[in-house]
Order: sequence, then structure tokens, then C-alpha cells
Amino acid sequence: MFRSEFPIFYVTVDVVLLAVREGQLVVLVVRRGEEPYAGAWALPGGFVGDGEELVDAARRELVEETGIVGDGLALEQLKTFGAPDRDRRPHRVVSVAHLGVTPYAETATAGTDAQDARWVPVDEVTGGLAFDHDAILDEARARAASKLEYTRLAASFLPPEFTIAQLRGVYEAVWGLRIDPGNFQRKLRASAGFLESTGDSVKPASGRGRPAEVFRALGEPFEALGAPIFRSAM
Amino acid sequence: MFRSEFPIFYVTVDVVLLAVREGQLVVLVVRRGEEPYAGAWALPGGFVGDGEELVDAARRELVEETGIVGDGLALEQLKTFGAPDRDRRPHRVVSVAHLGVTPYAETATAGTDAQDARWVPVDEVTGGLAFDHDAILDEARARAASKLEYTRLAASFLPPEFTIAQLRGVYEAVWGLRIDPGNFQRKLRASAGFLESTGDSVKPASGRGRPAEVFRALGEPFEALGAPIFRSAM
DNA sequence: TTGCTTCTTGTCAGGCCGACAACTACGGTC
DNA sequence: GACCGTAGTTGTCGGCCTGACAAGAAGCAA
Repeated sequence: MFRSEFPIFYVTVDVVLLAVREGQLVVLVVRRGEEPYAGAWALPGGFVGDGEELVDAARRELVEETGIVGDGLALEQLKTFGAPDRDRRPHRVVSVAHLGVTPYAETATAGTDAQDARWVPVDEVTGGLAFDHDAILDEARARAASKLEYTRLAASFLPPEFTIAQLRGVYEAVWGLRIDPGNFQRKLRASAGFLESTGDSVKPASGRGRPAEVFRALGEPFEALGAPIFRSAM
Repeated sequence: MFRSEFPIFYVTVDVVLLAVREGQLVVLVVRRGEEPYAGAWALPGGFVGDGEELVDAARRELVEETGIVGDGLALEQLKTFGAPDRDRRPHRVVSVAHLGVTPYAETATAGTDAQDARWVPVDEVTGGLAFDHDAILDEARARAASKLEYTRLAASFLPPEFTIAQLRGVYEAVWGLRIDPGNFQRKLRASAGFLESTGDSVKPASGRGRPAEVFRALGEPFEALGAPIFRSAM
């Protein structure tokens, strides 16, 4: 029933955890402590445990390697990378990559398996990661940009309560373009089932200017939006 | 370096091959010849070979089990299913599901591993497949519907040359709704970089009515369209 | 020729979008 | 306190796309 002719695999999970820091899209990377690629930067990840769900493994590795707990963290499977030569080690290793989004926080600390963990602007990670992690990052970035159009994922980049201007900042950072504040405001307020006003208002981030109304996001991060929000030429 | 504590996996590929037959969305299923689920219907698929790319394994299994050759066949990774209990056998089996689209043809024949292969309307496959293949089919269906909006995938359901009415039939079958012929015509002709006229025209399928202009599709099946084609309320 | 079918083009009202102006509500400065 | 700068919010307007529907074009059948 299990013939020896079927090859044996190891299965890992990798996590592309994205956040927005000062208007820049950043990704969490760890410095590898073990061979192969010891000392190189890589995406957090590791081997899937016995009887463990794939997404649970991703969440666990994130905690172990970076100390980031999955509270308020949106995590979804991205794509599986299984090229025969993607790992130098004797057995074949297939990696199920995950896309994660979280509000930015200075909590990235070294865990057990990794010597160091830090946030890096995705634009500055050009060809520098271990394994095929550059390709995984590219895929994640494209997926995130696309998910912003038709899901509520943008809110996962922010704390539970936020202003429309902050949300606009997320779209601008991920899409890499400037958006008209007025039109964005109108569009988001009209988008049914996405935002809910808390009634509060807060000073703008710069300290100057009119206070902004505070909102909460409705629904689940990866849940589809009634009407998409386009990046066409915004 | 490879510690024995890491669990060992088998990796399989499964293919959800979709087509449109007489206005109905159909999926290719095979009858299993071996345990587990011997005699039950399942998606074509099998174990990934040594040194074999995942998508190549999917294409190979399709040929072996159904005789369908990947000529004019659009194939892309869909999602990986790896729940610990998804396979009854001793070792854990992770399956990398693929979405395939092909013009309908009566070529589904039994291969080596499967006793029988046939096209079944997706609406009639309610809870009847082996393993977690029902969930995989659901995922594929949703993905295909979504891909029709913003890629050129619809053309992969048809032979190289086709009419706009045939293309409309694809959208109607996959989305499960009727589309206004006039508006669809205008929309598709305006959609730059999708269709190219061959200059020919053919009789409509029914034999009656005005002949239709024949088109060819430009670009790759999973390549993004300049402007999306919405299913909102068409 | 007439009728029927299907593809194709036309019309038109309504809605959404992008560009941009105007207004509002603060803090800071003289 | 008057003024100014900034940022959030609302308003305006022309253009484009959409959906509903009508009309024309090109074949087949009786």
C-alpha cells in the first residue's frame, strides 16, 4: 500500500509576515542559526510537526522564532514551493508558504532557532534571502496587493481602532502609489459592511490638522468585500 | 542536520480539471482502483516522483489516469491540503491541488491506476468524492469563477478559435448566471489585448441565426487582463 | 417572401470615478 | 485674538462605464 518507490518528503511552512512602518511595507526576516544558509536572512518558518495542521505550524514557528503571537494576526496559505532543488539537503523539502499581516510593533525578538529577527522594507530585500525565499516574498507581495482590492485585509495592518487616513496609508504603502484623500474617504464610507464608526475622534498623526473620526473593521480579514476597491489609477 | 524528530510526509498532486459541456461546468473524476476508497470517485492525482516538479507531476498523473494530454491545457497550483487526518494511511499525506482548464473533449479514458474516468457536472458532485476532494473541488470552483474576472482563463475552456457567443457561454456556465449578449459583446470587444479577430465567421451552434465573427485569444491563460470583467450583476 | 433565430450595434439613463475645489477643526505663531 | 498651515471631510462636475433595452444585420426554413 505504501510502496517504497514513492519518494519521501519533509514539509515545512514559511511565513511572509507583512506590516506597514512609517508608510513603508516591511517584512519580518530572521537570521538563520543553522545550516544550510547559516547566518543568512530568511523568512521565519520550520518543519511541520506530527499531527499538526499546516497553518498551526506557521503560527507556532512565528512565535518560536520571533516571539510574535498570533493575536490580531491574519494568516492564510499562500502557495507551495516544491522545486526539486530548492533545498541543498539530501531529502526533498516542500514548503507551504503563508501570508501573514499584522499591525506593526517593535516586538520582533530572537527566538530559539533564529539568532535575530527584524523588520526590513520589502524594497530593500532584493535577492538577499536564503533558499527560494525571494520568490516567496514576491508572490506574497503580489497577493497582498491583490487582496487589498477585494477583501478587508487592509485593516489587519492596523490596530483594532483606526482612522480612514491610516487605512489610506496602508493602501498607499502596499500599492506604492498616492491616493486622493477625498475620493478614498468617500469610497470607504460608501463601502457597506467594511467600516463602523466608534463615535470617537483623534488627533492626526502629525499632531496638526483636523481630528479624524475613528473606525472599527467589520468581518474577517480574508472575507470578500461587497464591492472591490480598485487600484486602477487611484 | 536531519533530525529524526521531524515527521516524514508523502506528497501527492491532485487535479481539478474543469471544462464546459453543453453549457454545464463539468469536472473530470476517476474511479479509484486501489485502497483506500477503492471503487469510489476521486479527482485524478497521485504521488510526486523523485526530482519531479509539482506541476509536472500533476500533468503526468492526468495523462496516466485519464489519457488527457496537456496540449492547450491551462494548469496552475490551487492550494495545498494537509490536514493530519485527511488520509487513512499510516504516513501523513499532503496534497498539492491544481486547477486545470481544457476545452471539452470526449477523450476521458481509463488509464493505468484508475478503472474509469468521466466528466461529471460539478453541481451533481455533492459530497461524493474520496478523501477531502469535495473541499478541493469547492475551492477550485471558486477560484475558477474568480479567475474569469481578471485573467484570460475563459478562453482555455474553448478551442483556439471561437466566437464571442461561445465565450459568453463559458462565463455563464462558470458563474451560473445569464449575461446580456449585447453588453457582453461590447465589453469584450473593448477589452484591449484579450481577443484578436481571425477575419473568419462561422454559423452559430444551433445552425440558425447570423454567423458569428471568429476570434483568437491573446496572451497566457493565467495572465492578468488589463481591465477586469465583472460578474457583479451581469 | 415571411418569419425566426442569433449575432451585432445603437441608445439612453443612472451611477461611479478621478480631478479638484471648498469647507471644517484643530495647533502654532505673531 | 487674528492669522496661517495642516489634515480630515464634504461638495462639484465632467467623463466613462454599466445595465436595460431596442434595433439592425445575416443567415436558415417553410
